Amino acid sequence: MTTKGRGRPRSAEVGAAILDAARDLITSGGYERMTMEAIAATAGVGKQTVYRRWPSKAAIVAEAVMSGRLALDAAPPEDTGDAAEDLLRWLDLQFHRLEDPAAAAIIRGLAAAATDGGTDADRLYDRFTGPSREELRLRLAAGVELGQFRAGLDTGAAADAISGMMLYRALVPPSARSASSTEGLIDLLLNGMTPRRSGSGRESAEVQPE
Amino acid sequence: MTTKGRGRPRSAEVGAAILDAARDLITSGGYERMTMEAIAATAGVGKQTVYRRWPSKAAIVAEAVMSGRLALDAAPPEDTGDAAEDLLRWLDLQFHRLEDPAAAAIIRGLAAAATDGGTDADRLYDRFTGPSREELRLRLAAGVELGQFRAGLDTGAAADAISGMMLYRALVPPSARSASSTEGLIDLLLNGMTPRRSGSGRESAEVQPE
Amino acid sequence: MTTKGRGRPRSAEVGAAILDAARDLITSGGYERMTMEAIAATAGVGKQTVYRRWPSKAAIVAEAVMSGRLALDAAPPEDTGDAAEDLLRWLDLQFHRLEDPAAAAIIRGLAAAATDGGTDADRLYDRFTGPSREELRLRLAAGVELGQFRAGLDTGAAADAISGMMLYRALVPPSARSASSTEGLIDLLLNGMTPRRSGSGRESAEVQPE
Amino acid sequence: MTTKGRGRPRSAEVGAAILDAARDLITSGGYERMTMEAIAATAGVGKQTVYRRWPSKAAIVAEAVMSGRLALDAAPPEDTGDAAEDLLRWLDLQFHRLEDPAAAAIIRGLAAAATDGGTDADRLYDRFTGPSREELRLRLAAGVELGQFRAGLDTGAAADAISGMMLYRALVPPSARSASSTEGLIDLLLNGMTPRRSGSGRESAEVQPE
DNA sequence: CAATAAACGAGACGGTACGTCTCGTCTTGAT
DNA sequence: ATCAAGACGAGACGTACCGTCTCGTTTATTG
Repeated sequence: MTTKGRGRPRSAEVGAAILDAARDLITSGGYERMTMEAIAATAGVGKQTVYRRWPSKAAIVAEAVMSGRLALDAAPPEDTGDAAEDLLRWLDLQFHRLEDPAAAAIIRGLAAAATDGGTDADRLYDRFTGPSREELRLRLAAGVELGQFRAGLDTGAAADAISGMMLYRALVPPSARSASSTEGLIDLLLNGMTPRRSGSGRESAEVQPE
Repeated sequence: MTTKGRGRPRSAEVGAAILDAARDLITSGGYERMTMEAIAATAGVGKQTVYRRWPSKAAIVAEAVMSGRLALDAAPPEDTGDAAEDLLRWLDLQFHRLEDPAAAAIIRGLAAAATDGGTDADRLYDRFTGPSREELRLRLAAGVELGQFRAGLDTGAAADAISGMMLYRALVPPSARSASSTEGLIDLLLNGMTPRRSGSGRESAEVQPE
Repeated sequence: MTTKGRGRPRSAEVGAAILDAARDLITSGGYERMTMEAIAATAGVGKQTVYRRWPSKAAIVAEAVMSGRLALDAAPPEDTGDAAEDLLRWLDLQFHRLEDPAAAAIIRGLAAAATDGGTDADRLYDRFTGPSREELRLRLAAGVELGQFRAGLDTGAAADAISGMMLYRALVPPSARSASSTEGLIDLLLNGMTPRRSGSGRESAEVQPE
Repeated sequence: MTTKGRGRPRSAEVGAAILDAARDLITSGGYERMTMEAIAATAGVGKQTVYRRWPSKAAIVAEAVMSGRLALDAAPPEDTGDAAEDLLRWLDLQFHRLEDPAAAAIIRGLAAAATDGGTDADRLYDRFTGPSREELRLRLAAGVELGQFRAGLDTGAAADAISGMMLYRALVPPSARSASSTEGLIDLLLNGMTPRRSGSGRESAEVQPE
C-alpha cells in the first residue's frame, strides 16, 4: 500500500504514451536515437514525468519489453509430445524472428541498455530474459522427465546456452559469424559434439560444415 | 597506386598513445567513460588527430583489440591429444577470464561499440571474434578428423555456440542467469540433450541442475 | 645587408597568389571568412609559406592594400585650382566608393584586422591610411598656402577628421547613422558650426537637417 | 499575445551574470579573449544558456552596452548657456575617456563585434551609438535655435562627424594618426576650413599644425 | 659538378573555440 | 501531487582554424 493518494493521481495514459514512444524510437532509430529527450517529446510529455516513473533508459526498455510492446519471447514452445521436435521448431521460429530488423534492434538495445552504465543491467536482464528463460527451462525439465531429454541434463545450462545462441545471433552480424545454420546449432544441442555409438533418440542430421 | 606520400607522415607513437588511452579508459571506467574527449586528453593528443585516424569509438575499440591491447582470445586450446579434454580446459579458462572485471568491461565495451550506431559492427566483431573463432573452428575440425568429435559435426555452428556462451556470460550478470556451471555447459556441448544408448566418448557428468 | 642569398629564393608568384587569394576571400566573404587556411588553399600554397612571409592576417591585408589589390585610396584629389571644390568632389567620390560592398568589406576587414589582437594595428593603419592621409594633408596645406583654406588650419586634424568620417561611414551601417548627406558633412567641414558674419569663401549650402 | 508563459521562466540573475562576465572579459582581455566558452565559465553558466539568450558575441556586447555595463556615453554635454564651450568641454572629456585602455577596448570590441560576421551590426551600432548620438544631435539643434550654431547646420551630419572622430580616435593607434590635438579638431568643427572674413562667434585658435 | 640550404606543397600535430545535443535537475502555472 | 513546458549547469559531440612541425621535392648558390 502506497502513501496516501494525495494530489493529482498519475495518469495511466501518460505511462503508456512513454512506452509507446520508446518502442517507436528504438525500432526506428536504434537504442542511441532513443534519447530521454526524444521519448518525452514524442510522447508529448515533460521530461520530469518520464524520470518520475523510470530512472533510466534501460528501465524503460525493460518495461516496454515486459509490457509486450517489444515482443521477443512470444509463445513458449508448444507441446506436441515430442520435446526435441518442439524445441527445434521453437528455436527455428526465434531465429527467424531475429531476422526482423526491429527485433534485432530491440535486442541490441537491450544489450546496450545493460551495458550503458547503471547498475540496472541485472534488473533489465532479469525482467527481460527471466520469465521466458524460466519457461524454457521448465519445458526442458519436462522433456527430461519424459525421457525425451537425457537424464542428468543441466537444464539451467541448456537454457543459458540457448539464450546465448540467440543473443549471439542478434548481436553479431552475419558477416562475422559462421554460416551456422539453424540445423547445425540444433543438431549440436541435441546430439552434442562427441561420437555416439548407436543412432538413438534423434539421429544426427549429418550436416556438412560450410 | 595511391597518392604519393606527401605531407608529414602520421606518427606511430600518436596512434599507440590513443589506443593505450582507450584501453586504460575502457578497463577503468567502462565504455561510456571512454569519451573521445577523454581519449584525446589522456593520450595528450588533439581531438582532430583521433578523428583523423578512427571515425568512431567502436573503431578505436576494434583497433585496440586487434593490436592486442584488449586481449581476450589469448592462446588457442592446447593439443594434448584429447580434443574434448582440451576444449573443456580451454573453455574453463575463458570463463575464469570473464570473471576479471576488466575483461568483462572489454566485452561489454565491444557489445556497446557494436551497438553504438555506426555501420562498424561488422568490422568490429569480425576483427574481434574472427581470428579466435576461426582458430577454434579449425581445432574442432581437427578433433572431428581424429574421430574425437562426431563425424558430421557442424564445426561452424559449434564455434558459434561456444562464442555465444562466452558472450552471454560476459554480458548477462550472474543474477540474471542460471547457476549454469561450466561443467553443465560443457557436458551439454559434448553430449547433447538427447539420451545416449551406451556410454561412448565421454560420459555424462550427471550434473544436477540447481 | 641581409644574410647571403643561399637556398632557393622566394618565388614572387607565390606571394602574389597569396595576396590575390586574400583579396578574393575578403571581398567575397568578409574578414572572418578570410582564414589562413582558406588563403593557403585558395592560393594553392602551403600554410608555412604564408606564415613565412606574413605573421598575421592583418599583415596580409595591409600588404594587399599596399599592393593596390585592395584599392581604396585611389587617386588623390585632383587640382583644379579650387581646393574646396576639389575636396568636395574627392570626398563625394570616396563616399560613393564606400557604397560598394566590396570596398566596405575591405575597410571593415581593416578594422577587424587592427582590432584582432596583435600589436600590428599600428603598422596596419600606418601602411593603409598613412600614405593617402599624408597626401591629403599636403593637399590641404597647399590650399591653405593659396588662401583657399583658412590660415591656421590644423591640416593634420582636418585630415584626421576626414579619415574619421570615412571610417565611420564604412563601419556604421546606414540604419544606425543620420541621413548625414555628403553635402551636410562637407558643408560642416568647410564652414564649421558657428555662425559666420558675411558670406565669404564658400556659402553655406543651407542644408536642412533630416 | 505571445504563447502563454509556460515552462520555467528565465532567470534574470543568469542574464546579469552573463553580461557581467562579458564586461569583465572584454575590458580585461579584449574582444577576442571574450569567448563564448569563457563567458559561460566565468558566469558559472552552461553554454546553452548563453546561446538561448543571445545568438552571438556581438549581441551580447550590444546588450552589455545597453544595460550600461559598458558605459561610454556617460553624461550628455552640460548646458552652461554657451553651446560651443559646452561642446568643446564634452568632446575633450570624451577624448580623455578614450585614453583609458578599458574604454578603448570596449570600442574596439564594438567594432570587432560589428564586423564579426552576423547581421547584427545594425542593431549593435544602433543600440550603442544611437541614444547618445541622438542626444548630441538635439543638443546641437538647441544650439542652432539659440543662434549659437549656424543656421542651416546639418545637425545630423555634425553628430556623425563627431562620432566619426571618436571612432577614429579609438580605433586608430596614435602612431598612425596626426598629432591631431583636440583643439585642432574642435577648431575645425566650429570654424570650418574656409577663411572667415571677420572674427565672429568663436575665433580660430590659430593652432599650428605639427 | 656535387653539396648545401632555403623555399615549396602537403598535411599531421597539440590546442582552443565553436555551436549543438543530451543529460538529469529545477522551477513555473495549470490541472 | 502530477502534468507540460522549458530553463538550468554540465559536459561530450564533431568541425574549423590556429600556428608549428615534419615529410619529400624543387631550385638556387657555393665550394
